Amino acid sequence: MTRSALTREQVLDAAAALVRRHGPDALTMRGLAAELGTAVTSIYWHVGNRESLLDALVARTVAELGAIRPRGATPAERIVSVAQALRRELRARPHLVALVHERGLTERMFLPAQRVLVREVHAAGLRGAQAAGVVRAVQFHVVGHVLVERNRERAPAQSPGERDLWAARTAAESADGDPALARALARPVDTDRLFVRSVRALVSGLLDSGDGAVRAGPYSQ
Amino acid sequence: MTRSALTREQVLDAAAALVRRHGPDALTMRGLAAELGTAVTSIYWHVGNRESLLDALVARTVAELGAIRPRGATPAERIVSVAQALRRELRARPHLVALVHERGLTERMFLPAQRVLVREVHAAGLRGAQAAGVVRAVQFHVVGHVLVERNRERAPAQSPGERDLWAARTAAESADGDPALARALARPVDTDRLFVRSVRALVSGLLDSGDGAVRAGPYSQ
DNA sequence: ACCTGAACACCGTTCAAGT
DNA sequence: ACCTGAACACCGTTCAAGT
Repeated sequence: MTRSALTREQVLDAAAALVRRHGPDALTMRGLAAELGTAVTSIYWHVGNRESLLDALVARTVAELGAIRPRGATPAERIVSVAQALRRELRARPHLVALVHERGLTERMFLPAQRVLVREVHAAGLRGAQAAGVVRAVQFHVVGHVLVERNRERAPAQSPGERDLWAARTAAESADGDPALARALARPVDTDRLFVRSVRALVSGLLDSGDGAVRAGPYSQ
Repeated sequence: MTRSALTREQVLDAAAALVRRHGPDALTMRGLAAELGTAVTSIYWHVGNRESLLDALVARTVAELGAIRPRGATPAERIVSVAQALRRELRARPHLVALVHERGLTERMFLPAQRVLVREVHAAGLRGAQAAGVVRAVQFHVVGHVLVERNRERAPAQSPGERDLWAARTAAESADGDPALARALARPVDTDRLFVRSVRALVSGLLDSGDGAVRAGPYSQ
């Protein structure tokens, strides 16, 4: 199947396919060479080394995160819809996004969405540094949520996990005399619902007062 | 310096010291053996293999995350203070916490704080499933924020980064005719301030309406 | 300009053998 | 019960040599 000269694109394609299917650990230079039917050293000629190969894959993934269109009637709704769209995109490429995370470029990947958010925050009547603060708060919240979700999905069976902890006999005390709460915390998290709820609460809190409605106490910086 | 029989604790201590100083990658079985003045294979007898060694270190770290005392006058303030304390603890052990993250146990580490939060949410007048939702939203937000921060700290010089993007000549258009916003987004993020602000906004949004004040539009699940 | 095999310096892990 | 050296099967990378 080695019809002509090997190209950099072919190397990247094969590497991306390997990562997509079996994760980054499955990407070994020797395995990749075998897949391509060439000597290991040919790959080095085309992509330098393993690190820059991964760099290239990450760059591709960041570029793929494309246009995001807001939906909804009010600015708040539209901001929430942007957050949801971004979460969906990130979750559609688990392994490659994990690579992006590892290299600390998740934030970079979010940059195009910032522009969209700016427009909506303006529409909500905020401007300047205050508007920038809202954009960043939303950005951190969405990226953070996605990171937490990945974290949970990767987590093995946890002992004791929330389930055991809140279902235990001592749960009544822990739950501060609120069995319904203990039951709720013993159930697995519905991350879809939680995401929508918390984004709505955050956006609402940010747009209502600009600075958050909790009074600054003696411990506020 | 090899005075008596090697113990499991000694192995764990040496491994933890290595990770603390130079990160998890610096922890090789051969290097650890050299540090301890024993044969590589002795380590295997005591801790099984590298994976379970890391498991043990992670378990230690999770256990170390100790008691968190809320401070402040109102429940909202006290919830914010818990969030700040947790963030501080996590950021004090970057390498070990990174290991905890990699193994997907960040959430597990947060469990003790859940109990504290429950009490405060109760004090704020919420109960049952609604209170549980607030606890989880705060938890996700804090953990997410810390993950994003780690992500940013690991990130190399980004090109184009926020700086370049928003300081560019085209920023006027991107910023939707708001140069003050463009300047604000070109500045580096003050994560301390951002954290306090967003936690306050989130808590305020959650406690005010329980469900977030943004009206459910046609796209809400 | 592109590809190659051989070699180097690492890994984690296993095993049979010691005391 | 605890420790050992030798060996195995992997790595990523370099280098001198080919065409």
